[in-house]
Amino acid sequence: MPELPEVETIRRQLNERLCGRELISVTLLRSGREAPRGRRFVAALVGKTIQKIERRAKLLIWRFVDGTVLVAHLKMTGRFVFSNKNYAPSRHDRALFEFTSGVCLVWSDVRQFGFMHVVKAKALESLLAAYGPEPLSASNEELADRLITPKTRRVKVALLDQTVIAGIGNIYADEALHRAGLRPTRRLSALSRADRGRLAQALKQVLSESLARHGTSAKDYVDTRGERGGFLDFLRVYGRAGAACRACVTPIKKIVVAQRGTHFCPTCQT
DNA sequence: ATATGCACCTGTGTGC
DNA sequence: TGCACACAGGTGCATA
Repeated sequence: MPELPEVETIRRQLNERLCGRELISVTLLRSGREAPRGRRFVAALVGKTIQKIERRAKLLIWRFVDGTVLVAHLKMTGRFVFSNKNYAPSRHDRALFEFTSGVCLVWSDVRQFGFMHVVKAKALESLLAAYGPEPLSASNEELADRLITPKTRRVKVALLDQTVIAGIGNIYADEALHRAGLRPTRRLSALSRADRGRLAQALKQVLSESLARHGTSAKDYVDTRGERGGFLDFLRVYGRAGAACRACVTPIKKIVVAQRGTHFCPTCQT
């Protein structure tokens, strides 16, 4: 579910509450396809102290003081929500993490696509190696230059490819393309230098505006306090099929690109 | 090398 | 009301 602004919101909140806290216990509740494997997972973590939580693309990287690294991906429906010691687990919870000072964190995941893995330095390195630049750190030029090849690729497909630029998902791909005035089906070869520049700029803007509002809750997403993100009301195309474009009143159209629902304004985007 | 399509899961909303 | 089907913030792999 979460894309860069949502994952970054969660990272900040985890970091704030978990830094310097020792993990006292881990309770595994449900085993999905990539569930942490039982006792080894628990033994690798219990008694360790959190140093910091980082984010790369949509991955959350938990670094412990002793060098242990835990990597998490929430995929479509994963959540990290703080609770208290009396919390009664519910159906879709996958693990409970109890820290010092009574801080408890619930990992839940309705569709069970997500994962949490303890990884060695080498494995982490290769996991991170393929990702493209972070859009909020990279320059416009660097981002624009990623959107040149392969020439026949549709621009939306390129935006969703994490090796091209990291952290963009279905919502922000559509939103950035609307802001840049580009149809999602345009081939990269049909983008001018100016088009790519506008798109890079649009990406940075939409991601940072959403981050400032703690992300978008289109459906399930909540932050670690269980609160929804506030950016939904500011979306211009995503989830607005049939509604009037906020810029020109043309009804927003929905098509399928790369098996993903894709929203655009037939007038503003060419 | 790139594109397509499906698979992984569960829940919800729509239309007949 | 019931049922079948499409669709959902993501990605990885098998096949074309």
